[in-house]
Amino acid sequence: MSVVTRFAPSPTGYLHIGGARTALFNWLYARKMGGKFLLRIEDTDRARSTEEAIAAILDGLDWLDLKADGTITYQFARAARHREAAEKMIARGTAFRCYASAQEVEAMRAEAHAQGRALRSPWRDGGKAPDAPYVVRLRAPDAGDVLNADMIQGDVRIKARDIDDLVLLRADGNPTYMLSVVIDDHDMGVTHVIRGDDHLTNAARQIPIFQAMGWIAPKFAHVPLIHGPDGAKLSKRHGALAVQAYRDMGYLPEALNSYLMRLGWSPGHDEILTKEDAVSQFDIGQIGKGPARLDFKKLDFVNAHFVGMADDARLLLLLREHLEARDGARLSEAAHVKLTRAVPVLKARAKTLLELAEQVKFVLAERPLAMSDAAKTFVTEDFRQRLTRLRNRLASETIWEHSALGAALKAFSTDEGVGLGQIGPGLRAALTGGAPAPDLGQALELLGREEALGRISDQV
RNA sequence: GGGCCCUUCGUCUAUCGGUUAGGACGUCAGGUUUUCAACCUGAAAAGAGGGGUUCGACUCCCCUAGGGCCUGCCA
Repeated sequence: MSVVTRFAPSPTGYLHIGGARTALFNWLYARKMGGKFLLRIEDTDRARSTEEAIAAILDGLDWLDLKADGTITYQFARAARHREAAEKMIARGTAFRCYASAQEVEAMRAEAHAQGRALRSPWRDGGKAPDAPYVVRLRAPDAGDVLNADMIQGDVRIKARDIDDLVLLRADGNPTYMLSVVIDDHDMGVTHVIRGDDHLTNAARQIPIFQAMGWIAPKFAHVPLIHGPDGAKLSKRHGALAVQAYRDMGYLPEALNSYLMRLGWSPGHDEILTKEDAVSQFDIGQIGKGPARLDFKKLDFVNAHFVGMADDARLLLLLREHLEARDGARLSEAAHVKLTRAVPVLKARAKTLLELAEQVKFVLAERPLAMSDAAKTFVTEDFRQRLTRLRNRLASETIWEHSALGAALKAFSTDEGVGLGQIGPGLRAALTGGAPAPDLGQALELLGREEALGRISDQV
């Protein structure tokens, strides 16, 4: 039997980071098993579902390169099928029409609550149908228990008496979530339901629906949720929720994927994995049972790794897009040329695209550069003297070609017996105007010989 | 109220009855780079608490505490 997984977000908000991880695990498992990964938009809540949310979810998945197989299923469009299934259950005697009024239901619920048991409708065994509105309810199993052999959480048994006669079809004839999910998962051929931990107890409600239809329930895997750095459930106050927010913070999609998959899952020893690495090593059973906290420091570390590995042309494009969006203006040809030269040199030292944009400032800055006040504090008389000597050495063809600063600095310090460490920060300030900058050697390289000497001369 | 789930360094985790409880991020200290980052080395840092079972428990069972989910004609 071929594996089919699915990601089924409801389009009431954006694709948030927890959803992204769930989608990732579904994707990984499908790829690992040589199966399919499907996407279903659960838009049955007409009031809260929006087109923008759907677009945002698709955009997020696209950015993370979690491509779904087949076509997207929109749940609302399948309502007729869901109604038909409910009728079938009534015919099978596994569901029934419940004519209890809202007040009656409320009273029954209160009583069940007080007795610590699940709600059971008095209509579950039939009765003379009044001419009144009704809902269709599942006739919950009478005895025994429902077992969910969860691939992550282990065996979860819930006694039948704790499962209520849940509503399948509302009074207006529309299907509920519980019904829709089951019918859709079955019809889509889903074999493995990998979803958030918040649905764990729902599995015990859905399994009886599969049984009521005479179907075999899929396997379930309930992934623990992601918590904020403070351990509390992720919410707006933690800031970054939508995956797009991570893109805006300068994280690379492959880095976010890598970080997210290692959050709550460990294949043993590898700390940084590409999606392809992960596919071969993935094992749902290895996913931890407890919720994991978001750790931006580690995300930064992982991202730095991927930025360093990233293709120059791609980084350049991303950087350019970022700068143009930030400044609201097209980058000049000259600036583009400078960036082309800077990216390969600077990418090794940037944790995020935002940092890269920061570090590239001095490369793009208008010339001549102004010295910041902080930088000026380095320009002492002693410093000037040293700079003068340094400039003279740098002017020497041989030393310059040999690389960088290293040789020149060495000669300088040997002669003078003075550590360059003392003028390092000042020199950097002189070269870059005090802007966040790369190291000395790289600054010289990026500036080019003429300008570098010029910059130094300015301070002497 | 009822049901269910979770709990190893600050954080992510390894361990599937016998280990000096390992790794990674972060932190701190050295080293290297005569700058910064990176990198290298080292250090501090953990089994929520209490009972069992066992020759032996982080690992199995029970209780407690803490956290969470469900209990909707939301998804």
